[in-house]
Amino acid sequence: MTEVRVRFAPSPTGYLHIGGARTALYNWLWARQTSGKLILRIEDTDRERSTQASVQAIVDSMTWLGMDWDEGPGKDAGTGPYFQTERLAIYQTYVDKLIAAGAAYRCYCTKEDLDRARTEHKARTGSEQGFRYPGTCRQRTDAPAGKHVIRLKAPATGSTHWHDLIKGRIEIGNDTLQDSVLMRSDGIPLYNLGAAVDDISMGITLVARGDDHVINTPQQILIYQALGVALPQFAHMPMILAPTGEKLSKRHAAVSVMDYRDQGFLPDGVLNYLARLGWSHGDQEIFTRTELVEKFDWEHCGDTSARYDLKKFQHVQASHLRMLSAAELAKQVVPFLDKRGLTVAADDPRLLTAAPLVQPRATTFIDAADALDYFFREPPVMDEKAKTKFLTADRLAQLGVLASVVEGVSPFSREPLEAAVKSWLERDHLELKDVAQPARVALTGRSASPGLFEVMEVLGRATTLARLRLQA
RNA sequence: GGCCCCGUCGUCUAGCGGUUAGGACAUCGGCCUCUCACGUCGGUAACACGGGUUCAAGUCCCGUCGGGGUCACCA
Repeated sequence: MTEVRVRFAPSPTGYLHIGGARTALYNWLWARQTSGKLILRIEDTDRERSTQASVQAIVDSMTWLGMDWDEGPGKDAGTGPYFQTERLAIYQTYVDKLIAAGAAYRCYCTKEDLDRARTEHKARTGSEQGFRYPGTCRQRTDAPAGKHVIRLKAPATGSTHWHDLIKGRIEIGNDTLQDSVLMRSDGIPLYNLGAAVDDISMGITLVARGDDHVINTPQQILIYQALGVALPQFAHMPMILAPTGEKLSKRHAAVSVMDYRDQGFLPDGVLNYLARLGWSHGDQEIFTRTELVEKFDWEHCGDTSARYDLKKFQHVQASHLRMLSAAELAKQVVPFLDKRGLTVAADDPRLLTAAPLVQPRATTFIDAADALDYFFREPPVMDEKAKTKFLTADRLAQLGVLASVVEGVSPFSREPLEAAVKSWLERDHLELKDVAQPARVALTGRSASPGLFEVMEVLGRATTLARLRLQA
């Protein structure tokens, strides 16, 4: 069996968004499951729009998500370079082969020639749509010096088909093809040439990409055939749509991978959500990274486009947050605490004790940091509404009593604290719910928090007493 | 408009000729309870429509409608 070689080939024209991340993910999962190779290739032939910052954003996003590549920027394994603009000589040799094979030709038509033909087409049909290059240079056999592009000599009859791993058999009539430009006059390849040549020269065995590329596949197959090389497998995955059903774009909130990092999402949560958006494994919803690698398959990739749903995303994310150990959560939440001006060590015992408390109450690290805030801020930020509602004059005296009740409890931990408070309540014919809210507000500054005794335990005796007495 | 892809609860999906059409998110209600969560129990909710094929169709075929993609010296 030959080694699986898949690739992720983004164009560096912006940040990595979740659609691209999913394409990368499926390729990465397949490479890891099969012990194959993932090649990261930067398709930067659009010099107008490609930027170094975008390359960095892609690399950073992939790295943050933990999707490592075996060959690509920073990892040359002999099939590089991995930036298309550094592979120009390679494209030229392939173009020569294509011309020699009669599958491509030089076209000397100018921009003006084409504009004229396009205008005529529009006048005749009433639309710019459906315009096709008239084939002016198709038959010329000379090769004069001068500005020219390279065009594909597309067959006019027959059809091109392939078996798509996701969509099944796809057949497209060659009469719908046109002699599209393969290489610009400046020697820079266009998408179809660059992709096909690189996939060939990099030994790609499976091309998995978004299904907006279905229409490009026949032209690439034609190139493979003209060159006499074996076809790779193809898998075209449906696109991710906005909640409204339209194409997901930068206009939609939070589609950049880096945004999720900044919002305190877990890479594994992002991967899980993205994996399930278009792929399934029976009824299972939550997958660890390892499970994803083990269970992913092309067979269960759906062929319907999926809508992005933040609510579900958050649920998956929260599930992963809860899977973290206290030490892991502590370590990862520290930078987010720092952003709030709270300097806490990852191994601070209070943090370690508090972590499991906030875990079921948070979706992201930002949430967790917020839920942890009052444990480390002195005095805690007081919610005025909560204060007005619960710290009423008739309740304040109870706070003082509560303070004296817990003062001597030892050890100062949840069970003994609860026992002491419960026996006091029983003695004075009070109910916990009568004193809990005022105490909670005094201790945390908020009307919602983890259990009172857990909070006291984390705060410790001195802080607990101080905060209760400050209000009493 | 041509070509290509697609159509199961609001959303993500299971289903691969015979199911009370299952799960998850969301939503609604109950339980738990010191608040908020978590958890848990239960409810509402789907096979786009019309023809076929078949003893039997969400599953196969055709059409209609609907959605998306694509028609560049972008990728």
